[in-house]
Formats: sequence, structure tokens, C-alpha cells
Amino acid sequence: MAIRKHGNASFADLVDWTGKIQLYFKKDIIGEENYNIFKQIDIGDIIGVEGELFKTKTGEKTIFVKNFKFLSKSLRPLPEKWHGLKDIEIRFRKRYLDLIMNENVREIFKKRIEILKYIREFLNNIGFIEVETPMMHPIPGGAEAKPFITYHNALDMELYLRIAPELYLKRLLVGNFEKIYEINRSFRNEGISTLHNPEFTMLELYSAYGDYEEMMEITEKLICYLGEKILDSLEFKYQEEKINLSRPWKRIKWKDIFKEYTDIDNWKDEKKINEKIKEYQIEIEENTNIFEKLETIFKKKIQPYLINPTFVIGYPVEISPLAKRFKDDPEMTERFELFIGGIEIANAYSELNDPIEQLKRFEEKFKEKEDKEKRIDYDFIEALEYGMPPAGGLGIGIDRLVMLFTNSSSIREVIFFPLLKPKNE
RNA sequence: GGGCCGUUAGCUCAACUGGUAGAGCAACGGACUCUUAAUCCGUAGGCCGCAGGUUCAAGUCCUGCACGGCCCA
Repeated sequence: MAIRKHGNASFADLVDWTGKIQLYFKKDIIGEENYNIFKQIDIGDIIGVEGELFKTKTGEKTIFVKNFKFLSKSLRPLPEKWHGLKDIEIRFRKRYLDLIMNENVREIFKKRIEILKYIREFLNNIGFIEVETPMMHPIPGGAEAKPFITYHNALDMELYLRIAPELYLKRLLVGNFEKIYEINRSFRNEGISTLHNPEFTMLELYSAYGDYEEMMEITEKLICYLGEKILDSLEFKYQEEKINLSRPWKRIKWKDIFKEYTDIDNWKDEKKINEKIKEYQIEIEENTNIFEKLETIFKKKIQPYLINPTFVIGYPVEISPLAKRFKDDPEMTERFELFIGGIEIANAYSELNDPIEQLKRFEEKFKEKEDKEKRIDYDFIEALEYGMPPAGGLGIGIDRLVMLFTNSSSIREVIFFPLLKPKNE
């Protein structure tokens, strides 16, 4: 990665996955012919060397090269050694250069790989098994999002890239797979931002005979486990904020959080909500319903302040179509979302396993859609009719978790090849 | 979709109120047997993102487009 020639003896830095070591080439030792070949080496060429280890007079560990071999030639010059590669667009388009030039970028991706390894280790150790379910769905379900549409020629049918694996994982619960998880891509055909890439990696986990309380415990323990393994600490900095993962984490009811951070005492008080939206100068579209309004207020005025881990518990049933109601508060569901560093990290609930209510909820959700019949996953309802055990389910956004643990401000920094529009040249 | 900003040599960046496009590193040639951003001498390298416009004259001003970044929706 660097060559320092001195006439008849030279130094060079050799880099591989494990790190960097200095090489020392001496004309006396390798011979004139080989030394002339050495002089042809460019930064970026891949070579193999043989020799003895010694220390230079400045104390640097160095290989005294006896033999070397060209393995690959680099035809294009690498970006400059000192300033490196900074241009964000080139970094993402030609990630291989970014990975060669920028050690901190390599470190981010090594951490991502470690995080995935430790998540699997943690879950396997507490009895969960990893499963795979379809990524091509005849009906997009399990979340609220626009899907990517594709087409199967032989079957002559439209298929959708999955927006969530949820409905298939629950079918596995019906099939007596009791503790399962899937870590893989989902796809949402929506805007791109520092928190959204069209394809992203999610952990979804289901535990038969569990509930959302168990999910909270697993979430806490899992993320603390990652903190200890990855950062060797439960405290770290994300951007300008100090985050402390020490348990127990703050828990607050969804309906109470509006009291705490705004002065909306009653979340059903739409008049008050409208006043607040005006006061905060939030722009909303005309047909916005009360839940979307509350969501907007939450995103602007509450979420940014949820720095230390915070479970927000108990969401209205209208915006939680797959979650079970509280027995003593049937307007609300046994659901939580987790926020860390102002970012939504997890979403979980006690799974609704009553096929009759599930069908009603689907019908309610799609009642105004013309293609209602096509949107409802009757096959899933049928599966529930065979009996799904009560269960807790949890989804964690892996990319966002990696952002936190690597102090990355954009999701593109933690995805090898984030989606960019091709440049027409 | 809207606002602001960016795009100049392979890379990192300059170029003032419009007046012949520059440096460092990389490349190429030369000197140098313990350097580490090696050093020294020399050479070459440009569709100034793209397309129009204003002007005697445009990297610079104006309009449109492309891609990217940040913020907003």
C-alpha cells in the first residue's frame, strides 16, 4: 500500500485482511534481476513474499524479503494514500475502493459481521432456531409498506418482494416450530433516507407461549449482550449523545408519553392535537387521521429525545392489526416499540392468534380498498384456524442496530452496497 | 416531490469582483542501501458533471438536466 524506494534498497507496506506489515527489499539479497522486477511494482499490486522477520532500527517489525512473486497486477491507480477516498458517491458506488482505502470502513463492516454472529449465538443459546421463509410473496403482508412487484413467467402471476416475513413465521408457529427466528432482507418500495434503504435486514423472532413482556426481556438481554461483546461496555456515544444500556430500561405507556413530552393529556382529544400541530408548525395533509397526527407529533417532538433505551408500550389497536389486545384495556394492544439514540430499533407484540378477530381486523384495514379481497391473506387466516399457540413476536432492524454500535449517521454506511441510481455516462 | 449545497487531473483540493486552468499525492524518467505522508531533480496528465444561454471573453453569471449529500414531505 506504500512503497519507499531508496536506490538499491526499499521499503514497502503489505496489507491483507489481518493488517499491515513492512517489507524490506535489498538488491544484494534478491539479486539485480529481481530488484528490477520489484521496481515495477505499483501500489495496489498483489504480491506474495517469503523472508525473515526482523526489526528495523526504528523498531518496526519487517519482513526481510528473500523471495517474492507477483500474484495480481493493478492496472488502475488507487486513490491517494494520505487523504484517501472521501467522495461519498464514489465510496458507495465503488465500495471495494472504500474498503481498501479506509480502515474505519473495514471496521464498520467487521463489526456488522460480529453483531450478526453474536445475535445468532445469543438466540441459539436460549433455544431458538434459525429458519428461512419466502422472500417472494403472492400477497404482501406483515407490515404497512409499498412492495416491489415482480412477475413469474411460468406461473403467470405477480409476486411481491416481501415487506416482512411475519405471516410466514407465524405459519411455522402453527406448524409447531416454537422458538424461531429469521435474519434476512425485506424490501420496501419507499423513500430513501439516512434511516431507510429499499432493502434492509431485519431480525424477526417468535416465541410460542411467550408474550410481549418476554420480548422485552429478550430485547434487553440481547442488546446488552451485543454491547458487552462488541463494545466491551454498556455505555457508548452515538453521534453527540451518550447512551447507557444498563438495565432495566425505561418503560412508558404510549398514551402517557404524550402527557410527558407534550401536554396532550388525552390522546383522543383531536381538538387539542390539532392545536399542538399548529403550535409546532407541523405540516400535515388534509385527510390525515388522528393516529397519523399522533404519529407525526411523536416523530417530531418525542422520538428525538428517546436517547437511552426506552420501551414505548401499548399501541392503539387501529394501528396494530396483528397484535393482541390488553385484556383490561381492549382499545390498546400488548405491543411495544424500542427507541435508542432517537432511532426506532424494535417493534414487538403478543401475537394475535384468534383467526376470527384477525379476519375482522384485515377486513377493517382494507375496507376502503377496491382490491380488498386480494389484499387479505386468507391462507394465513386458515393457518390460524388450525390453532396458533399464543406467542410473543419481535422485530429488530439490524442495519439500525449496526448504526448505533458503529456510530454511523447513515444506514448507507453499514450496508456494503446501498442502492444508488446508476449514473448515465 | 420541495428547499439548500456539491460535482475542476486517477485521488484530495485551489483558482478573488468574468480575462491563457494550478498544487500535493499517484503515474512516467533520473539520483539515493533503515524508510515509513521518505527525500531531491525532471516529464506528462483536463469534455472544469451534461446541454443551452448572456458576453469581445464563462470553471466563474443565467436556465434546464443528471448524479450525490443534508434538511423537509
